[in-house]
Amino acid sequence: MEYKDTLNLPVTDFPMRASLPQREPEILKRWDELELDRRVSEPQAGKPNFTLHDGPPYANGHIHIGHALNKILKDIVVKSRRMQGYYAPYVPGWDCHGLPIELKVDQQLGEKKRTMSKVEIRRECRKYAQQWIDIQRDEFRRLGVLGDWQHPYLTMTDGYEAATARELARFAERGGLYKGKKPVHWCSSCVTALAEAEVEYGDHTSPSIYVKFAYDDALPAGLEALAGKPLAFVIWTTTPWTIPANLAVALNPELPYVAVESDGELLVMAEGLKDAVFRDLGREPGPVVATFEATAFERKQCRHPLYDRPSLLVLGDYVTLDAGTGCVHTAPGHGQDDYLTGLRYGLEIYNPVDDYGRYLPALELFGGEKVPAVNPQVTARLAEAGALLKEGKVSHSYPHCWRCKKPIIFRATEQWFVAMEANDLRGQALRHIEDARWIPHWGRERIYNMIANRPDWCISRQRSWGVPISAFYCTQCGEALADGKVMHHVADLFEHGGSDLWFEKDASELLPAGTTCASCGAAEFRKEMDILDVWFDSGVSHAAVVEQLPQLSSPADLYLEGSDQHRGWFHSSLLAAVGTRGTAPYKAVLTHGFVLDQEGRPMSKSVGNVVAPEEVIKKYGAEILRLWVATQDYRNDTRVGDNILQQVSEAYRRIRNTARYILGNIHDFDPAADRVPAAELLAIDRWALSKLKGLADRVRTAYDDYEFHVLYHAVHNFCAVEMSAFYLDVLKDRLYTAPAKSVERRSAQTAMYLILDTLTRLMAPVLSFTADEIWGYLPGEREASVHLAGFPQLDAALADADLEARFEQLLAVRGEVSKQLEVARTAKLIGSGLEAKVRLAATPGALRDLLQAESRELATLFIVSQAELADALADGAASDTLPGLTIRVERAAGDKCPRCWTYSTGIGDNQAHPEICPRCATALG
RNA sequence: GGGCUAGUAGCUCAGGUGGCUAGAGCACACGACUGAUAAUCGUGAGGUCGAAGGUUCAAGUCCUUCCUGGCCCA
Repeated sequence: MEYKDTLNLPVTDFPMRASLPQREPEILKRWDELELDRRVSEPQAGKPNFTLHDGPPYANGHIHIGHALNKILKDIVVKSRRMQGYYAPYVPGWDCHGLPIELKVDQQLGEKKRTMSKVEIRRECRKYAQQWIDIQRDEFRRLGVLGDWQHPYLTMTDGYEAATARELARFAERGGLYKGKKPVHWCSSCVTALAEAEVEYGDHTSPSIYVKFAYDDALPAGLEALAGKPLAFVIWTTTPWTIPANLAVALNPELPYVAVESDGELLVMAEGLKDAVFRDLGREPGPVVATFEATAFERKQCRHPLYDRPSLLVLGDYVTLDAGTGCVHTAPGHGQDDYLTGLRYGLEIYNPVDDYGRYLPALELFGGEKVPAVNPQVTARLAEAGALLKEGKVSHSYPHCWRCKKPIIFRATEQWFVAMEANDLRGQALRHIEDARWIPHWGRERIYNMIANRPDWCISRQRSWGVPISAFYCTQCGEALADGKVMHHVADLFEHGGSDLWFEKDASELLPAGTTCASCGAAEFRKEMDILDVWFDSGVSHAAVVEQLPQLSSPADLYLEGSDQHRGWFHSSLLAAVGTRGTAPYKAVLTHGFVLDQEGRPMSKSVGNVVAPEEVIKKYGAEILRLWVATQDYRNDTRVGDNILQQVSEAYRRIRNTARYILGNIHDFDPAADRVPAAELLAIDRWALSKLKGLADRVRTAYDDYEFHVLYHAVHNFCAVEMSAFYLDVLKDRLYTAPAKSVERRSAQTAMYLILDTLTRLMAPVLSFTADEIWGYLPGEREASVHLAGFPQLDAALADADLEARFEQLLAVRGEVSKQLEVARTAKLIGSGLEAKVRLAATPGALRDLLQAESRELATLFIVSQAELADALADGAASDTLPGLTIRVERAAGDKCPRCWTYSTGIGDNQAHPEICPRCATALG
């Protein structure tokens, strides 16, 4: 036992158990004391700028695991760029306006809301958003994300709202803004538009009618067989009250249609629905006179059954064989598909229904009647006109108002739009998509198809919590005033007082003095009460934030969000920037997939498979969440669950223990004084540093390419395979038994010191807590935090391909020796490897030459007591992976040295130390 | 239904332009050590590369179809 005291065993206070849930808050506190957030945000002269612009999360509710993934990825990117020598400030943001917050506040206020003004309601919304911002900020910081948390950008601050209004003004002055119509869900009882979230679907009984639309045009070529008898297209609908707004009949371009003789007339319908329709009509179908493609009739006309106007035959993919006749009654003012079809065919977005659900007085036949109560009258008129084929009832799912529970209607109302064709917004946006870098590359395809096909951007919302659309209406003639200059004037006012001013002040106070109506010259106006789509708010962040803050560079180097943002923020940001600046707001766009549970299902409260970041932090620590992010190839969907987190924890422990072991062995090492020059290092130490150099290069490339999972595997493998299983294991003997200050030990320490210093820096962007913890234990002069340090600068000369090649061979031999040792162990010949002597023989060749050259090192490499080369071994085991190599394991010769535990025949040779081996005797001097 | 996308051992990932018995780590089993010890080391067993066709002397890798997922639309 006394010899143990003569060894240099590891000594460290660095704890083996991380206790992350307890330790992390302490580290965060230390970061606060160091003012890390401020120090990484401060401009640094001479460094190139790297701007990752934060997509603002919605200020509503606790963060979920998807937020954590996103913010951690951003943090890894920013930290790694910083360590690479960039000035990479991170300014987090929040999206504050919008319906979900307004609805929540609505619920909280309850009846009280009726007595409150818009301004008061908005104040409540603001409070609500602010409260969640504060909560989410704490939650994000708990993840170890560094940034300018004291000065985030919020879409509801005065300056931001002013910027939003200004961007809208820019659209207006360029002619990109126009007023049009679009159908929305409408509750005639509450007299309000409803968002999709406010619509409830429930069973409802509706009329079901089949109506003939008489064909009233020249027959297409080749279909002369249809001449002679009355020809009609048959539609089916459950909303007779929309018939007065009918402008078209839609057919599917892919389906075959038939004209069937029945009661002396020819009825057109989809071939696939013929039997079902006739069954429903209670008629026997006559002969099919013709079968044809719908395309033959595109843009031909039918006659409206009630009014003296045409109904156009059009094509639409959405026409299906699920129900009806395959000929779809189309009223562009009363349906989403109908609306899009109307736009495509240049039809009017016609809506004859007022806010209270009554037909406009001027509507022929039914003026002033209420919908849908008017249904029987419409049906009767259709019957009178001879157009009604059948009337029945049907029970189906129908939208209802969430508040008053009454059935709602779909109705076109006046809305503001950003035109996709004005100034060739669409074409320009598409060109800028080509120019940006998309990671992964298919992101380009995805957003390109969306922009190429999207309709004009409807930016109107009939709500309170948002930035107003700063347009006016002449009280005399009703003419809209959406003039760039006027709107800029309003934006300027918003700079001080925000957009609340819009709701507090009269139109006259908001308009520049002397504003008159361009149409009638009157000088009195009223305000537009629609607010902006929140996607417009966040879409202008490049203008409100990136261009404004001096520490950011525009366009941003990177946007990084989930793949759903191709339709969301990437999309709106692009349109907002291209539409006003003619340029994209980003140089590159990185997307990640969604977080699924362990089985690959989306997380949902109802399924009960939600993994909350808070829970993970409590159980494993935020560090494990960070490492989890780095284990996943985030370009695909990622999975999380206890099994996976358990595995990540194991990997973490391996990395942590490797660091701890090195710390324990360099406790008496002062890099300034004890460092051994590279040329004088032992071969295996040079090998370790050569491997380290390769690792550092690979890891830095992985950071550059945003391939964090590659880096994780590289680091973990390095720790487990190169270090723990080989290098550090082999090193033990030298570290423990050689004199503390010997060159042999200092050589190993030099390598280990450089290895841990390098590993710590390399892992800092991912394992931000642990890297900083290790940093505090590392000897030598260094920055107060690893997050103020840079990536390792390793001498290129450390790379030694020849040396690595030699060791690769030696390692292969070592693997074969291990197998034979295991055989001997099973046979109870040995227990510890040090009880063995290994005899090797190799046929003449490169391998034999290598073994001969390294013969003195073999026992050390194999961690056995003796290794001997022989010309041939009659009784050895032949290797099947290394041809010509034979191995024989025997008991080691001599006795076990009580100091180094190696077997030796020389024990007793030294008079001064008769119990120990010669090597140990020399070490003790 | 459309756009984009994924499917290699229980888990996380490697497998440029097709070419030796498909790799790594973890987990697992067995064993060793007790001077990294709620650690460490060794050995081993795990895969019809989502399925089926096809091209080719040769396919995880190319083509077609299908199945099962994900995101966004409809």
